[in-house]
Amino acid sequence: MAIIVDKVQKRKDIALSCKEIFFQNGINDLTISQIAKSAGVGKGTIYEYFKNKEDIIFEIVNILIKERNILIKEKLDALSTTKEKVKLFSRFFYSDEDVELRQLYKEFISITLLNPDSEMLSFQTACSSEYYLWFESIIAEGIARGELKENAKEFTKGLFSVGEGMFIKSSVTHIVDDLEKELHQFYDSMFTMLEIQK
Amino acid sequence: MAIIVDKVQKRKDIALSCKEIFFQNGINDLTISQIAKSAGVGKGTIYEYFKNKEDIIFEIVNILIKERNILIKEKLDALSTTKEKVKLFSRFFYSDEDVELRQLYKEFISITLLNPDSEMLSFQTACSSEYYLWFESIIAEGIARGELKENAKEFTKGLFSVGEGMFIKSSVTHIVDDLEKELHQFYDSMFTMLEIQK
Amino acid sequence: MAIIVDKVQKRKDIALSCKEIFFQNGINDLTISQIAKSAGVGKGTIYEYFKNKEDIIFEIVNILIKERNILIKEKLDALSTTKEKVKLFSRFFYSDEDVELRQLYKEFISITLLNPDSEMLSFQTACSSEYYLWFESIIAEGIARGELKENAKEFTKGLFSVGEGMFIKSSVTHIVDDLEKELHQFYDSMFTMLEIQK
Amino acid sequence: MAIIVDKVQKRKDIALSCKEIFFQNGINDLTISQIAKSAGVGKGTIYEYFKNKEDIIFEIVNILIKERNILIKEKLDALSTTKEKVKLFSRFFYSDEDVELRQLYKEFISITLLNPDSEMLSFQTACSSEYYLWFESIIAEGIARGELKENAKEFTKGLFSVGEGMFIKSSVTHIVDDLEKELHQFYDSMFTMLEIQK
DNA sequence: TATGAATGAGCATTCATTCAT
DNA sequence: AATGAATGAATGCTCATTCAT
Repeated sequence: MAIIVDKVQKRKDIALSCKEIFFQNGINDLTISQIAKSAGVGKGTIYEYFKNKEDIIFEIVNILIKERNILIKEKLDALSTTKEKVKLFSRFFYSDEDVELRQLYKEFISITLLNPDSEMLSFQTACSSEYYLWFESIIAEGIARGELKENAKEFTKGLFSVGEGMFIKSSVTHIVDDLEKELHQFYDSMFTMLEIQK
Repeated sequence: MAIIVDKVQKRKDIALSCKEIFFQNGINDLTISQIAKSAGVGKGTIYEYFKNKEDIIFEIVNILIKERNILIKEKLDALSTTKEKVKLFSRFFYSDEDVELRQLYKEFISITLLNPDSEMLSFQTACSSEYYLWFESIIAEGIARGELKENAKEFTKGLFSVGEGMFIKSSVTHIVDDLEKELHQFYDSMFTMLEIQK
Repeated sequence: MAIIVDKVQKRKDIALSCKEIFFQNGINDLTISQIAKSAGVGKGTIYEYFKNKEDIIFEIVNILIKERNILIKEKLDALSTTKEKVKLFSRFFYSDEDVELRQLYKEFISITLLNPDSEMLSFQTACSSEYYLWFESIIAEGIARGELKENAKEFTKGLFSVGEGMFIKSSVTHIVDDLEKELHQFYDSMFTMLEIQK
Repeated sequence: MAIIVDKVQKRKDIALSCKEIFFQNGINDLTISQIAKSAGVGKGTIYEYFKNKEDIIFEIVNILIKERNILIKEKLDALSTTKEKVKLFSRFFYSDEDVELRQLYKEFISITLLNPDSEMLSFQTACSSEYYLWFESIIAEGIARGELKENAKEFTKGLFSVGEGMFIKSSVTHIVDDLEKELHQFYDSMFTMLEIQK
């Protein structure tokens, strides 16, 4: 009988094999030829495992995000206050360790803003939703634990979005110079108002 | 001297002549040939007045923004409360009347995220700064008039950025469904905390 | 021996299994993958029974032609005059019931014109010869029965080819508008000259 | 001012420059790169003068046909009888001097049978119509001059198409072995019946 | 000052066929 | 006998910018 291949695993193998050039060249300059070469397979083989170029990118990003999510989860568990947890979320936008993934995120946003096709939107929604649900539960938990006032819930989406907003502004203008400082300052001020003083 | 004035005027003429196709086709599908044709000049002539394609786009966007700013200023003056003024700013992200300019804004962000060259950043900074300074003074004035608490100042950049963040999220994911509602809700909650109750 | 019979039968089974997609997609868009899928076998298995893709098409067309020939033969026997019999042959080029086979015929001609390799020519010759021999005997019989003049024999190949010629012209130009009418008119005029008046 | 180029002439120049490779490689294997190279211009320049690859082919074929038509017209004028004139038309299908154009004609038919898009049909119609009108007037003239019987008119389309039909049959099968002989024989038999005996 | 002819790099994708198992 | 994973060649078209006139 024929060779049986773990399609799922091979997808990952191919995707991971080009992680480096993906980071180096960015999404737009990544060619199928490069991917095939770095994966050590023929170009045709790529299309046995991926529907198209976009599909490969989705797979890579998916893997990277999942890797990162595990780390985040560990770190979140290690933190005790809601403020620290919220701040941890915003670290992605400025920390040195996320510089590569952040660059991809920019390209992703860029592509989606230009071509908001449904697959792209769905993929981005899937990625973001997981984050947002975590974020929501952190705020809810903060209230439940008597750490935050009841109305903190009303600020959930705003607290979640403000990082994104400042990130974009800092990426496309000089208005936000020191993103890290600005974010900390904002969250500090917010939590001063939202935390129940003991 | 007269010649210089003509140059400035002709820049505007050329830029304005293609405003329509600019809105219709978007930035990426706007070709120099189209611009030349709609302006009634040769392709070479375009390069007598503009350094490159980007330069033309800057000119068009500049004109459009200035047009819009005049309108905004009028509307701001007609409003009495700080909350209303702040909300007016965020209207850009969802109002029907700004749909075309908003589309361009998306494309602009998209381009800048990919190619954050200094000219692009400077231009975007120039555009945003003016807005931000207005925004800053509105908050400051709100405090001065005893409408807002002193610490409202600490939220200026956050209040300014949250619209951007939700806008991006609503553009690239399905997480923010009803942008208008979400924004109003956030600002209402914020101002409940920031306004001095009488 | 039994195995050989199985091979022949399996060829037919595979060929017939994709008759539908063959009609739907045409020759060029029919892929080996589709054939294998619709036949419920692996791609490699196809090559156990067929030399190559062309071979599969030959098999399908062969089956379809044989099916059609039986029908034609029945209809021919039911007709009494030579003119009617000749006209029946040309029905293929315009009748609604042959629309699918006609489409394949076009594709077949198209392929053969581009790649007149010997196998293709032989196959087409085999298909056409049977028809032509019928046609020839019909004319001969018409003469023998005193229905047609002796010299009618000289027009055999012409009468046989004119349908093909008009069909091609109607397929690649707008010159022949109403193929059915033109053919009838031509045959009527011809038979007026060839029939022995009583 | 700018350089003024005779666009019409340059189209012809480019088209003619690749006449040779056109004959050698056939339509399908003719690449834009080859055309550009043989014309001594950049690939982009090709698209200043032609809408697409098909457009180039149309131009080449157009030129070749016009060249040939002039020759045909001269030869027609030199012939005295209608039979000779009609036979001259069919020479295209077998004569040695038309071997290259005939090859193109095959490819053209092949392409059009597969993709009968309107532009292709229109082009082919334009080419064929001119021929057909000539053919029609030759028959009409033959009748007017008392050379042919009145009813010869009814055979015009048939006489025109039979050459095409036999040509296709000889191209895709072995049924018509000696196309030249068969055609002559058919036309001889036809004219025996259509000519007014003196 | 105005023109417009010329340029050329760059890239995803399909699918018949093979052959190791 | 049956399979299905792997392969890789091959190509049209766009458009910002330049520069000779």
